[in-house]
Amino acid sequence: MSHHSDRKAETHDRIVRQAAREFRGKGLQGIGIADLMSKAGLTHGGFYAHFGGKDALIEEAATCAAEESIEHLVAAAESAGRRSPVEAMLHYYLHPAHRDNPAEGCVLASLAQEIARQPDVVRKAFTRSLKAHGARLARYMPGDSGEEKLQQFMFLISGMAGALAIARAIAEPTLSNAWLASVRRQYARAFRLMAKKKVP
Amino acid sequence: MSHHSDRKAETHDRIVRQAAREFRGKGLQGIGIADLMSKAGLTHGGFYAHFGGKDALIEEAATCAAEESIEHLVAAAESAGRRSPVEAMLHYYLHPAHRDNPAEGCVLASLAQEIARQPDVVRKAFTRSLKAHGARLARYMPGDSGEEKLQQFMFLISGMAGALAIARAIAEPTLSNAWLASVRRQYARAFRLMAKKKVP
DNA sequence: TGTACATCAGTGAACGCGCGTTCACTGATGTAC
DNA sequence: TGTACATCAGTGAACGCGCGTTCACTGATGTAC
Repeated sequence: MSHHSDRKAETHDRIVRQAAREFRGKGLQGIGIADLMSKAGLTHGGFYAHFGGKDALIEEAATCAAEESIEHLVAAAESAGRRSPVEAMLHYYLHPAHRDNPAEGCVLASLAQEIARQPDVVRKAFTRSLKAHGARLARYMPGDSGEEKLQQFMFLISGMAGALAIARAIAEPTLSNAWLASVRRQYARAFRLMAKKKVP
Repeated sequence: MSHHSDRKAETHDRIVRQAAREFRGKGLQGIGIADLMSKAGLTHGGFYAHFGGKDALIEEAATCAAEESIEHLVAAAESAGRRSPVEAMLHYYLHPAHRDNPAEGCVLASLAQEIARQPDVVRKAFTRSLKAHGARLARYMPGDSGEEKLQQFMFLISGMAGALAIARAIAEPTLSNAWLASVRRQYARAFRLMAKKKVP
């Protein structure tokens, strides 16, 4: 019994992690159950022993993808060195390498718009992740209160996710790079100014 | 001949405008040719007399949607009154009414992530629109040079589009509203500070 | 002005493919005696 | 320790539906004489 369910739990996890990658890379509708299972080294038939349906997988995969996304940002903030955590996050996030590797990148930049059209279970799971991880990342933000830090986080992540999504849609590499660099520069400037000035 | 092609051009336009709405509301893969044509008062068979395929329609619809999106922002900036144009745009864009009506809202907030995964023709068309409309909107931005204004525009539109997409994905109305309000507030603050301070 | 004909925008049945889902099964793993 | 049996994760054929696409057609609009 115990070995049976251990194996199953491992497989379940492997499918979810693979899905978290593929969905970010190709979109929720861009990859099917059969392809996904085969990427996880399985056949499609076994899928329904693990999940109620594609929606249930999306729900778990979105949560998993959110966790991975946040880890990268935390890692960037923690290894900021001389830079401020915010500048380190900007450097990691608004980088061509992140733009060119959506499968391992931030879920907000690749799936937020599709998640907005998903059933409530999915949006609820997304909301839970966002709250949990938002609180965790807000710690690295400037600001006098927790509320202030949280607002700064929303401000920063919105712009970074938007800029990355737009940079991915732009067909000209030069403009795409310039977009990332410009937004990064303006955010750095804005945060520098806001740090000096008290909140009105 | 002339009447024939006038009628056809009108129909063509009606399909494109309807598609621009439906795609923004339901996603590029969220609505099919048959439903789209029926929403335009036609049957699906006639579709291929107007477009080479769904991709070709997406290309035209994306361009059309971008134009509509920009018109709203220009209108907001033009009727700013006592407020600055930037504050007027923030007010229009990061508003629950905009969040709740994606079909008539900004294409960046509803489709950028899907467009990023489309064939090159679509991404090229998107890029052209973005450049044209970006230059037009940059005029309302603060800054000493055209380049500076353009950078401010990228900064602003990225964050507004990202925030709106995230607010749409959030399942809790209270948090969703708070997200919009916070980002709007931080942007207003950032632009106020940047206007006072010279560029380093 | 009126009639016969040509054009062509739009129709609707049909096709084929992909994808989510179901289900009877298999064979490896673990248990009972 | 060894043999017979039970469990169950994973298999793969099959189903049905939706959707993009094709095509022979129709009937309204415009042209020729």
